[in-house]
Amino acid sequence: MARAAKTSASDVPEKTTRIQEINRRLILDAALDAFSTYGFRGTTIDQIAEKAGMSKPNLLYYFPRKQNIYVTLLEETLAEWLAPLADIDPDGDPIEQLRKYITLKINMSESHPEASRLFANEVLHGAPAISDFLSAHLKPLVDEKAAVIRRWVGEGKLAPVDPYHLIFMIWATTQHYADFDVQVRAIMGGQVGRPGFREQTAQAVLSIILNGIKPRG
Amino acid sequence: MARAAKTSASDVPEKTTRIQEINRRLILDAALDAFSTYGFRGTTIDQIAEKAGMSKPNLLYYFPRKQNIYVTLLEETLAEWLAPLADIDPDGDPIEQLRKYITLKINMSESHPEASRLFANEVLHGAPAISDFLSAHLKPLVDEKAAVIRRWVGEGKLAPVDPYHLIFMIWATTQHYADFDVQVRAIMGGQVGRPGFREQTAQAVLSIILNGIKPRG
DNA sequence: CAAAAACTTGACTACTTGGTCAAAATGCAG
DNA sequence: CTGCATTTTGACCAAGTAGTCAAGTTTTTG
Repeated sequence: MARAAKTSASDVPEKTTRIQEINRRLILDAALDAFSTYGFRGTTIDQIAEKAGMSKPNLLYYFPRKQNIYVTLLEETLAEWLAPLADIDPDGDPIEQLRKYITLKINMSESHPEASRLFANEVLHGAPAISDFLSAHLKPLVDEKAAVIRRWVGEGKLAPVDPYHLIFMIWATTQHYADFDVQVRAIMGGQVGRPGFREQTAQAVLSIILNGIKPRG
Repeated sequence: MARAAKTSASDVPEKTTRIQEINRRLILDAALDAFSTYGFRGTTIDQIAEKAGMSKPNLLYYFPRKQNIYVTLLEETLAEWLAPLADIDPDGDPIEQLRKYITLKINMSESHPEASRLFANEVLHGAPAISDFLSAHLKPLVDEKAAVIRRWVGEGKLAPVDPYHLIFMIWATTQHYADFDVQVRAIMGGQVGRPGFREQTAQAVLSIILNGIKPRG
């Protein structure tokens, strides 16, 4: 039953039964689909319940409030979403580390576009549900990695570049392919689905950004 | 100004009175604010009416459907939004043209963030109201400019780069500052509002992208 | 200035939707 | 198998919201 943190909803009660585990998963999967497509307001509980294959009251038995599902999803998603940034190795080769990071992000954008859209939608609307998280977790992590990049610049391993704007650029560019998928498809047509498209994208993005930050003679 | 496409709702009847002009403007301004913040579903007609300083039935006298306001707004916004792309001069200096384009987009992102968010939200949710427009107007324009960029590459004036991905990167990066404003603020704090922030942003973005696509010896 | 046209609104309807509740069905420990 | 705990749901309610309507007010026009 809902452990009712005041803002959060990620409640892992003392005991979690087998049925609970299964149904929570069903609900969250269905909800991710719906929320990422229609947004919070645009999604109805009935919709989620139907997709999850259960009645609305039953769904509400697991998540007493619509908001609970939403917040749980966001929290569950965010950790995974940020992991690649945390994995940047301060002692690695700068260009190699950033290449790895960008590649990972592009792959995630293709394999979990719903997660990207869920997050984009939330931030676009002012991040009402996760602004605390942004200050508490995202900022420190970004500050830490920005410091690493700044050091790399200082050591002459990268061209002089503002680390924050570099990180924003990487986020913006990679997530664009998930968040603006419809637009990308409208413009590039059938190419998008084709095998190799992701590689082509990665190649283009890496080429511009990495060349843009390579130390210049 | 929207010239009454058939699917569209922007109906400019033969005669437009002074009062009509004023009130339509009031409504559209109020609606842009609301829609860009809360999305289509999250915005109520009452909200818009209140912001516009009139009763709901009165608002509905000018726009019989909520959807009409929304579509009119999108159409009105899109032309303006795309203008800078159309202005890229095929005969100009490539780097100079792209510098101008990027700078313009960053300025727009700061001066009209609501427009950017309105559009982002629409596309994020699958562009139900404007997918026709994307195919009919956006694609041809992008194709045209992509051809120009491809020619520049062929002439050795730019490093080999996929023109479509370059355009996407410019869009993604510049609009990021409007669409993800909350996140940018959560990370960069007070700097964001400060005078000179836009210049700093422009400088960082231009530096990476332009260096990334300069022809390499 | 009088009539017509344009504009404005209070009150209302029909419908959607988040959430409740009490009772039934099912699962499970002893 | 029995009885308690967990799970499930049909029926319902209250709030919110898009859109209507008929009756009033203001503006325009001849």
